Amino acid sequence: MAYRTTPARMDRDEQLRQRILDCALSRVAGGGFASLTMVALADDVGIATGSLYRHFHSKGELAAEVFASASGREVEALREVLRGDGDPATRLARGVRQFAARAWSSRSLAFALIAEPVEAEVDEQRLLYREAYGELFCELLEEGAAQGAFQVAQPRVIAACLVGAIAESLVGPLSPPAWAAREAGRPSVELAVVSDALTTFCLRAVGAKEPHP
Amino acid sequence: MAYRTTPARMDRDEQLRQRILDCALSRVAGGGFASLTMVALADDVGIATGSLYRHFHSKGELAAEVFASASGREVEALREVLRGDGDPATRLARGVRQFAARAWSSRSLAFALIAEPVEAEVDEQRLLYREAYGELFCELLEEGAAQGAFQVAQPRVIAACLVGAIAESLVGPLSPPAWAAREAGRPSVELAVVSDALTTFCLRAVGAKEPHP
DNA sequence: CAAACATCTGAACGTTGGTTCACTTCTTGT
DNA sequence: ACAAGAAGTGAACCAACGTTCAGATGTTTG
Repeated sequence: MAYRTTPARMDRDEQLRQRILDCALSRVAGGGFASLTMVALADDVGIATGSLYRHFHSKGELAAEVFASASGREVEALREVLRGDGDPATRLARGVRQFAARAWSSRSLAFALIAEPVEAEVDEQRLLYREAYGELFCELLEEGAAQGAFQVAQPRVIAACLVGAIAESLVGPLSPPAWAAREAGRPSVELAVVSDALTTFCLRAVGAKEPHP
Repeated sequence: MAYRTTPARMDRDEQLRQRILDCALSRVAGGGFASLTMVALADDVGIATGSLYRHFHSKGELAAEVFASASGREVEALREVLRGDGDPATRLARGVRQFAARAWSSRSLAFALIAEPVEAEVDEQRLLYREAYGELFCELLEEGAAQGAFQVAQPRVIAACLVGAIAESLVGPLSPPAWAAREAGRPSVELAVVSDALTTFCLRAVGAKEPHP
């Protein structure tokens, strides 16, 4: 016997795997999933393309994992707020505002996660995570409905509506063309405007008693 | 001189072009844009692949035209209703219901138009048509706001929210897996349920005075 | 019918980008 | 140090499709 997987080795493996994911995320955050190619990624990491396959079965798997980890963070942040303190309406308002703010602060990544056309394997993740957002809203809606803070007959459907409304209202302002316009000094909507309108929209839509801050 | 483009020829050209578009639409309606390949399409039409290029510069152009014509029909139908008779809230309700019903009645095509991952050139069209829907809603919102039927401060943003809510709430139930579930006899949401919930959602969201039928 | 020219054909080509694999370079345990 | 075997390399390979083009087939006019 002359070789065995030692702890040190497994550590380095784990670290490299993470480094690959980090580089991949950078790439996506910079130029969307379109710019995530195996050759370019390997180059970024400083390894050969073949080595990527020691850590991921295929590009699809890798891309899906990048998507999942980035989206997972968002779901977590949203969960934190929606399950936090305060009455349901306040929590909903906070959740929406936070989501918009986070998306705005890393618009390019947000656009890639929300709207960029991607290969099927990644798109599956998108559907999955949209469901996860929906699940969180659904929970809150049921709680709110039970205590009379909201009026919703079909929490699942309404939750999907919320997810759609939030995503769509942000896609426009986050899209590359819109951002280019902003940087060129042309007028365009600002975060506060979208965020306020969106929040009011969501609160009203679920039958919350009155506008919340 | 021994040949000139005669009216009969141009007619046949026009007809063939239309036949190509029809076949392409069938294909998309059946298996989404993923199943729209030049070879398969040429086969459907009964011509050679090369002949397709006598009518369309590229696949992207062809696909975009298919998308546009299908979406154009929907925009038209929506415009009809939103600009029709009745107070703004009633028209909004009708528009939403009609949109849902139409999508439901050709679910596969609707899914392809709303949510299927597609090549960039087609996705551009999607963005464009989403804007068109938004524009229609925006118009109605402004009219409604002016006469006090709605309470919307940012019609453009709210219009996007409506488009997103409608699309997203339908994507789930229209998606291939959901439909497979329905056909397998497993329980799933029905059109009436989604349509009602969605309509209520939209009316409340724009601050309409009270639920409309 | 025959010249002149458009249109059609479909196998071959090109491009893009993921994936492989024979070979080299490390690590580890004795 | 050295054997045993894992990990790394990167050019070649491959698959999938859109696109092309030289030759065959139609169509029109005199």
